[in-house]
Amino acid sequence: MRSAADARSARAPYAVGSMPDTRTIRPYLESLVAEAARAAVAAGDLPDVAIPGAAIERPKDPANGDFASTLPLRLARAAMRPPVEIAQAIASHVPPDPVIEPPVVAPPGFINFRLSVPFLQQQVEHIISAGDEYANLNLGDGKSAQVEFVSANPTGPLHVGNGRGAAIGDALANVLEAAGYRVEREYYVNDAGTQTDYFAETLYARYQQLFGRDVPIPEDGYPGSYMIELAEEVKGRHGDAYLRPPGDPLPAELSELGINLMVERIRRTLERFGVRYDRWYSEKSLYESGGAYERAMAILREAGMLVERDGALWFASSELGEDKDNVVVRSDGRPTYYASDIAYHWDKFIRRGFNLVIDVWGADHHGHVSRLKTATRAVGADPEALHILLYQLVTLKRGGEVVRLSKRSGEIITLDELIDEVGADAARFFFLLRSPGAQMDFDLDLAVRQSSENPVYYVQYAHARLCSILERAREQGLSPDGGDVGRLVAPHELALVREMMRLVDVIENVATRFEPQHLPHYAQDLATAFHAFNDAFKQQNDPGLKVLTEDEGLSRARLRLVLAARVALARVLGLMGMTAPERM
RNA sequence: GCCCCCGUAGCUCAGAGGACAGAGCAGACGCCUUCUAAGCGUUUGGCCGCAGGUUCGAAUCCUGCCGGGGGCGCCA
Repeated sequence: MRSAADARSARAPYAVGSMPDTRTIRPYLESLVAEAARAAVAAGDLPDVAIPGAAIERPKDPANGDFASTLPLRLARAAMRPPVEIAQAIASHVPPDPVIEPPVVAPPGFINFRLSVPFLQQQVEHIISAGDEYANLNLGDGKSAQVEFVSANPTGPLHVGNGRGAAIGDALANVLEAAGYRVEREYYVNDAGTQTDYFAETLYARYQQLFGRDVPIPEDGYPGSYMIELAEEVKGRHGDAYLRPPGDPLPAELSELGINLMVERIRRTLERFGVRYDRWYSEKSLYESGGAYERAMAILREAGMLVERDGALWFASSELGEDKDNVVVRSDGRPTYYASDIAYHWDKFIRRGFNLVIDVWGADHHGHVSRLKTATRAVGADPEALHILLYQLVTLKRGGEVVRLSKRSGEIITLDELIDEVGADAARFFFLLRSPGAQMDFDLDLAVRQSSENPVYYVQYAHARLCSILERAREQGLSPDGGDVGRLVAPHELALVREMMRLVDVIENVATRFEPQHLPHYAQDLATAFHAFNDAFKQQNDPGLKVLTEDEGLSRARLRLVLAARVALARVLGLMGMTAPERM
């Protein structure tokens, strides 16, 4: 049935059926402006020029409204008219709309929009009804995404730097899920290769030492004391079952057992950190008969990209623009980790068909980025779908001094020790706070300080206070149910609504630019908006001006706002992988 | 030599080609008989490393330099 609604949809698709909401307000305004521009052209108020995207931005200064279009500035040259005139022409063709107040033209050529109070009030209901799914978007459109992160060699415990990768990777996975992707979290277990051999040899040496043999640990081995613990664990469980005559090579099963024990420790650490993987992918499994390694190498061989030189097999990557070729099979016949990675990414893209793959790596691996992208292309995948997110080093500080080694063990500080000392929530927050590309100092003293200096508590405290208001209302027999959001008109109330709406922008930004640092910054802004709202009543020194007032209707309305704020704050805490405490 | 990241307030750092460059902390001054003061308000503080370029418009993009960090293996 063709109707007026269809005619309207041609003008503003988001107006069909219902009002726009927090998620759709931006595209709604875009179409509003674009249509007004076309109307201005039709009316002869503007020269007939191509109308690019309406470019809806958020002004930095709230005095300029909630949204602004810079379209007039962009049209100025083609239209050969001053931007302000263009802005006026377009603004005059924006029809009255319940969602916004009449647009305001500001020099040098902005069209500023302020959301109407009824629209803002309605977002409180929108957020409450969306609940845990508030600010979910459909950017991913059901496409699959894989986030592979940490993937530290299982030859030792996770250290603090791995924690940064864990916080970044997990938050990114959470946000991609919120943005409408089907997300898999994966840990790539390097259970094959040279380092694994050194690890096994060290374990065997430690194991033999427990039986009184005077065996040195290998030169390239792992001197850490955890290797002794691991050997003790093996001895405790299996006695001398892995002992061989002196001088004999170590039993192959010991290597596998040791790796498994180490992976199990890593898994427990990450679980403490709040990270759960969908899959632990074994590097060794790439080399099964007919597996990814054979398949990927066959593709390269058929393409003539494998050449033999100096007894080794090389991937002719220089023909694809790399500065040099790279070895994939050593002269002793063992594949390099580069070969593993080629096979692994063939598996990600071709066999498993992920639409988007994100590898989170420490910055010390950056030299490998270009090579891997080239190889990915060579095995038939789209390198544009591969995003390698590099994060820089973490320096621990205590009292302004750099902390290099653990007091407890005299070794590298582990992620477990960090969690023991500051807790998983604080660690995750601080890891996310800095952009991945920036080297960061992690201040151990600050992270545990329960004061205004510590942003972790600031944000969680806001959530606890929201809960405590709702709890107090419950005690008074007051429920948010039936509250009329139309009663919310005070500046601090509407400012809080505006801040809650911004979560949509944050999720879109993080999901498209892979910049998780926006989450903790936004969390702080939202907490500030709530604290300002909450304390505004105190400032006015009027006992009637509280969330819970003598006016029951107003109290209920404010309780709905509090409920919505709790939803939004819990959501952003959840995206960061943090808990949302109900009291502190 | 080549490659990557960083350089923004005293400190730690945000900043999506747009309006007067922001936050937290530190400094100064205020606010608790009140739903958590782990809070709020006011305020001081800037050659956005330097020099060019692109653009109507640059902290943001490009080029070159300077400074800090990291990488450049038949290790991962």
